[in-house]
Amino acid sequence: MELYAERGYDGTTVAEIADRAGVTARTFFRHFADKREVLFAGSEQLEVLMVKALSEAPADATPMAAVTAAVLSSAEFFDDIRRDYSRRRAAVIQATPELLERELIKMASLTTGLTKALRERGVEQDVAALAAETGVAVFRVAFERWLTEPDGVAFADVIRSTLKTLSGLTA
Amino acid sequence: MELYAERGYDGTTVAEIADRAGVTARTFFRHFADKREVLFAGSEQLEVLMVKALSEAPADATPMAAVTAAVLSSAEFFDDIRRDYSRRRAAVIQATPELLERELIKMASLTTGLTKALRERGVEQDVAALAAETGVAVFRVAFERWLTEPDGVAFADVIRSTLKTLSGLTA
DNA sequence: AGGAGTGATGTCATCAACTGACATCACTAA
DNA sequence: TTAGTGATGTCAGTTGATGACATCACTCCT
Repeated sequence: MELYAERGYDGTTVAEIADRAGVTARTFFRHFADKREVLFAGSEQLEVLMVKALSEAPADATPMAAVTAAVLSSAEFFDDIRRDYSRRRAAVIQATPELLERELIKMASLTTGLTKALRERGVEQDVAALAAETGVAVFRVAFERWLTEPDGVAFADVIRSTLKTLSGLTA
Repeated sequence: MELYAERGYDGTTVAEIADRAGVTARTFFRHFADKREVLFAGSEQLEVLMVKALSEAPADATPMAAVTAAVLSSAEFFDDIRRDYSRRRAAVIQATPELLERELIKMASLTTGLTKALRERGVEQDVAALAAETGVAVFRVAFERWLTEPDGVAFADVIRSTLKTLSGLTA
């Protein structure tokens, strides 16, 4: 990420990244599927965490309530230290279409994961898909806003505020 | 798309595509930014159409009503003939992560476009972003369902049905 | 008619992302 | 000690992508 921030994604070669890490380019590709993936290590963990939270929501919770639990659980992942890193990472990603694409597919994977977990709770396909999409939308909007907030503001609070905005929308 | 369907995206070289089209690879890259883009020509037109519909919605329409108008306007784009093509295209895209990424960024671009158009109507940022995300989610879910419907079912009807599902969700 | 643009294409050279095959080396378990 | 295992290096090759330059058709102006 240092290199991407310094010289830009396009201006950085895999050989340079590998050098900085003290390995060869071939080894880089053994750890990361491609040049983009290096910025997304750990994103599976977030998905696992959120899917787990959704599955463990009370059986009688509505689809949106279960999704809400999942989104709120993501707050465990992001504290003030993470946020600094997240901010720099977000800047790099926003500046590079190819990285933005990768970020989007991670979010899509999250959506799929949440949808499946909802279906396993007996929720009908279209409802599950929409609830999941809505949940991920809330996550994204909240996350983006959280990055602009001053230190000390908890991610969970931003999520709750965003959820309130959402319910105002469709009311 | 023929080649992607026959041999898969990875199994197809740009040289082969160019050959089939009777040009050189260099010329291919003058028409399309990269190997993926060839499947997404025309997606800007859809965005232009939907953004226009949103901007032209009555000034006193709520954000969601304006977004609804935009989503419904997309139905002009897709008739029964288009659907056949869309189905084959969707199959290729679903089978190829790299193409899926590109599809997602097109949807993101659409979201951004709708968000901006909402902001120009005086809608506040977070509300605009959520309404746009929701609208695109509806579009996606409806589109996917439409592809599975028998001939003769109008896309607009599927959209309306999906919108109904959505309003039931947050109720 | 006869240039002078202009735009689309071809040709060539080059870079950089990836991948497969094989060798090496450290470390572990029998 | 030895066989096995996993991580890494080396090397060669394919393919996506881009810049520089030449060519050719077509339009516009005189």
